Amino acid sequence: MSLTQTRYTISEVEARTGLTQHTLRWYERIGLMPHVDRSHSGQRRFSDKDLHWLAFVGKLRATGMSVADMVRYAELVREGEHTVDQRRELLEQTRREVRARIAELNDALAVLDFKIDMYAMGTTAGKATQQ
Amino acid sequence: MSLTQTRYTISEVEARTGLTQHTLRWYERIGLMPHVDRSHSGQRRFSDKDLHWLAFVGKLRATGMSVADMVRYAELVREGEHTVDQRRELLEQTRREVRARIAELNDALAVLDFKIDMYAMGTTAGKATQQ
DNA sequence: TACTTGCTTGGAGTGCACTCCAAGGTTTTA
DNA sequence: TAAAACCTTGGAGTGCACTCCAAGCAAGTA
Repeated sequence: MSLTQTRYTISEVEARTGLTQHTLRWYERIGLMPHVDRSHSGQRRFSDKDLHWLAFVGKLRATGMSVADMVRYAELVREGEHTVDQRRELLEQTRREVRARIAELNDALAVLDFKIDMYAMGTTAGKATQQ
Repeated sequence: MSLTQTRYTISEVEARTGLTQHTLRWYERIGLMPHVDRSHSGQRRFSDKDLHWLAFVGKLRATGMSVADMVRYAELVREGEHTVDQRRELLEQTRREVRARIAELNDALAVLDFKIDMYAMGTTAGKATQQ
């Protein structure tokens, strides 16, 4: 365990996460970030812990979870250990939705495959599939 | 080939497709529908062909394709047979995006699984994963 | 020191995909 | 025929997730 903690400016975090400075400030404002440390002059200094949290939030974003739900999750984390069941439930609900979304995408993919094959097999075979 | 063509009012189409009347009218306005037939008094009368098109559009929407791109596709269809290559290309681009999206979702799913297991395995094992 | 680049805030603006409204004409049912 | 249900239009409004702005203070470089 080191005593030196790396601290990142908002630009560095922007470069590392791909999130804009605007979005990072907005995340903090809406309660999606635990309060970020500040320099003596008030500028944000992000820690590795913040970066980890942001990475996790990125995964939640990738699931399609709404910002409102991510904020809800962040609140539960702040409230402490006794919210573990609610957090798990929120994540399980999200997982169900992700699975459903993947199924939907696979379904749409099959239609796409069919249509592309149709087009690839020379000029649209049969007037029935003219679209 | 029957001479009787079934024609549906906008309410019937709403019930069948799950799209609201507002959305159906909006689709027509923005050029996402080939012009729908009208009754003598100007009310919409959708055909089975329209319903098929709407079903296909529903699949495109399920892929996450933007409305703008769906309109572009609809325009290409209206322009005729010589746009087949462009249509195929648009669909192939969409397919690449869908595959990437599925990969991203699977990736996020793995994180979700890991996290849920963590919570399920009794009170959060190890302070490192406190979120 | 002068200059450039970076950071701060609250609030306004953007783009997407709908979603709804008002006012009025049409069609169906009792 | 009368009432209820249904349909029309252009345009305004909504919710989400950012995205940007202005004014001003802070930090790093020649």
